[in-house]
Amino acid sequence: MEKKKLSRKEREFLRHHHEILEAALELFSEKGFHNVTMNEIAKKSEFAMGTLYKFFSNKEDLYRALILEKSEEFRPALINALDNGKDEMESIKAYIETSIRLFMGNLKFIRLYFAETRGASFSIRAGLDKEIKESHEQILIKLTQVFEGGIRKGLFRSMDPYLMATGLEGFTHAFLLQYLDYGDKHPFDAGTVTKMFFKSILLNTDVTSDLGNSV
Amino acid sequence: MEKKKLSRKEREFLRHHHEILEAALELFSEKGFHNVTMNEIAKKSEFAMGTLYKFFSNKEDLYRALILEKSEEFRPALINALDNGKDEMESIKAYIETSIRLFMGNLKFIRLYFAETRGASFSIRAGLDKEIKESHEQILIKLTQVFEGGIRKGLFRSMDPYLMATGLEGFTHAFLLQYLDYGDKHPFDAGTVTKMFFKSILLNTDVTSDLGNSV
Amino acid sequence: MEKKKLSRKEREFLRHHHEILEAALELFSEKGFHNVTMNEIAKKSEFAMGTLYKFFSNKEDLYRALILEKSEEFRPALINALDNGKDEMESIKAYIETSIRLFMGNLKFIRLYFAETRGASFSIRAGLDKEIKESHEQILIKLTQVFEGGIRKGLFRSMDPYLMATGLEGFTHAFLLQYLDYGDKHPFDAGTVTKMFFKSILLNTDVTSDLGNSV
Amino acid sequence: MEKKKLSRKEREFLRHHHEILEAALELFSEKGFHNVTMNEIAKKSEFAMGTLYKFFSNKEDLYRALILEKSEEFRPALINALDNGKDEMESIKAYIETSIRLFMGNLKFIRLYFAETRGASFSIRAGLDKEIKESHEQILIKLTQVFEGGIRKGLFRSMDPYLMATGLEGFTHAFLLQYLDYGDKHPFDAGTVTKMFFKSILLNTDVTSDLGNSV
DNA sequence: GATGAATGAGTCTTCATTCAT
DNA sequence: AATGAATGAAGACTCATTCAT
Repeated sequence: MEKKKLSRKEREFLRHHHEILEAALELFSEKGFHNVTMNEIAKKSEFAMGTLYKFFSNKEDLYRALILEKSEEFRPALINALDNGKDEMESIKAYIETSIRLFMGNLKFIRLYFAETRGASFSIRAGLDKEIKESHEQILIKLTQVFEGGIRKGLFRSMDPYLMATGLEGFTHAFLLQYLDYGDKHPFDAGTVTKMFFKSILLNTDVTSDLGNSV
Repeated sequence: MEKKKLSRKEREFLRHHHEILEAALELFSEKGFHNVTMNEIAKKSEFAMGTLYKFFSNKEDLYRALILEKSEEFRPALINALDNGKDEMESIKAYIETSIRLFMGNLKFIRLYFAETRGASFSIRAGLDKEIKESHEQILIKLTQVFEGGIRKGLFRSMDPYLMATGLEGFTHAFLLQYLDYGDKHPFDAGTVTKMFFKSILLNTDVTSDLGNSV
Repeated sequence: MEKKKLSRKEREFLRHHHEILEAALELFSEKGFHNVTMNEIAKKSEFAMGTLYKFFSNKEDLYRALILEKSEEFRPALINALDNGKDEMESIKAYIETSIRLFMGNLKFIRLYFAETRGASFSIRAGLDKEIKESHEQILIKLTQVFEGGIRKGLFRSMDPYLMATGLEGFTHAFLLQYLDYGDKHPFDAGTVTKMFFKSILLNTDVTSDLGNSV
Repeated sequence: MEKKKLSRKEREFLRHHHEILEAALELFSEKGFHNVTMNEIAKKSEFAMGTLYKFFSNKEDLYRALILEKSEEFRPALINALDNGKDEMESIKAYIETSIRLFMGNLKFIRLYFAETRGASFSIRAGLDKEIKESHEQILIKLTQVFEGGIRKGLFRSMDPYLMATGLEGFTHAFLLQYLDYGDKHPFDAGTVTKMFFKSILLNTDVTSDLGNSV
């Protein structure tokens, strides 16, 4: 709001900034941080190499900006989903729906995001990813709180809510990753995830009890 | 079998081969493929750089060998677990147990393994990871078959068994990754994973039905 | 002379020209030619980079103009001092006084000037400094002529007058350079330089003769 | 002493180290720090660029090593000359002789040395030259002490001995620099410098007294 | 097989200079 | 004249790989 106040210069700046990130995303998502050169980004974004450095102080900074820009776009949407459900179950359903919708709309970004938020990010100099991980951690904490609430209300089985949050994330991301590899060969939607996560996979209660009541 | 036939030379070769991979694992798991130099590996393994090239034709090859060596160690154990359960439920329980046991005993390796088997591996030149992914894929297929069997027998709820396999993997790995970051802050064991995956997280059946019976 | 004929535009031009050189001097004297960017000069002079190129065709040219502008300011004053003494001794005394006065009033410039006039100027592309050196050489020749005259008149001891001129310059500049580093810790004035240069440093004539009469 | 104990490897290392510095000296003395590329040094020294970095951690370091190596070679010789004169006059004569001999034998180096020890060294990042300046300062202090001794003994006219030292240096260096430009056009030797510095340039004592007795 | 000094192609990054506005 | 965003050539530095010993 007040977007109208941007001068032509400012609008151009933002457009160029965005174009560079867009080109970089394409390349990074395909080849990873270390297998992309600044030259390639320059070529793809149709700017001169020097221009990239007007926008980002170095390659690392460009990469970080790329990840953070999208992350910061995701976070409010996910937090919002968790905040506005009429109960914990609804919140989590909304969260899953939002997750899937966001990621499906940002397929190129998803591999990078998962790499950065889930362990396996050696992309860059140690410590760079902290910022990104922390951004993700905030979401995970919120999700944990919702599980906690659900447990207190007797809605969910009593287990470590952080594990539940972590598990749900791993679960959802696994589905999305297989989508990247196989497309619609194994179709799923938020409902699929929700059911598989929340409802018993087992049909026979006897076996269920066999898993132990000592929970 | 036939181990006795190895000559001293051959035994030395194998020992050196292993020592190099061990040093490399330490470094790669800590800093990632691109942030480790052959020189560092030489130093850590206490061999000369040239020697590394006697064992591995290049850095990529060394890395691949490292991942595959461990993967090949995991695969039979996991396949075996899936093969020998007295029913599908038991097979999967054994699989989870084995997974956790294997990874807990190879913590340094786990980040690399997940990075390579789960999408986010740009570690190296495109295509290198295929071999590794395929190795993992075999396990996933076996796991899918077990789920399939369970569904046929009416043991498990009817869903896409590949998704079930993928989901279980994502689930398990999520737990292991959080262990890497937080250690025993959120303790879990095979039982925790199994219960959380198989038993309903919901306590109230009414809500459960709300998730839809149209499964 | 004829300054009144300058139009407003011309006066502005000269003022801007001067402002740029002033900013450049500040920066060059502090960091040297290669460690100053055109951007910095633009910022400091509060002109746009493009504007600098309206005044000077390139960085080198700007630098040369800077050195020459001041040099050209120095030369007439020094030549004048040498021309107007009632005898050679007075001329040289006046020259030293003028040197010290000029440099003391242009401390920022002095390092650059010495660097350019005394050998050690690799500031820029080979050959650029010729112009500057030649300007300085004119002064040195004049000084040499004065020494020559003094020798002919039997005023000064008979030695190579060019060496005398060179030596006096080195002498004077050494004092000024130490002033740059230590300020008034070792105070001196034109009288100090003159006495140290012209009067015998030795008190004992016997030792003096020991230095050889075969001069 | 014990030079024989150097292994072939060590001898090769030292030879290569020296060859690189030799090539670098040639280039730096001709074009200055900023106008020489590592590539040029590599070419001239007949090593690959990477090899230079085995010996010196960066361009700056190579340059510093070059200056310091020679400086450290000069210092003991100069200090020694000052230490072993039978009186102050002899010490200084020896110092001048040694200076001239050293520099005449290291003509390529001399411009760099003067640039670094006398003010005008913007060669490199600020502060790098401190080390070099300090090395030179030690000599200057020693020289100052000799002048001081000479003054106390009534050998020299009473003036600030640091200025005398500084002046003598400026004087000597001026002669050497003109030699670089003009060669033997204005021949001089240690005797010339000594006489010009110590003996009165003036022949007429009346004029001498005119310079002021208030010294 | 073992060694590690030497190699040089490949990258990031800087900065003088241009030019459309 | 003034502007400053864009340009891209140039240069420092790294590191996988080789090869003479």
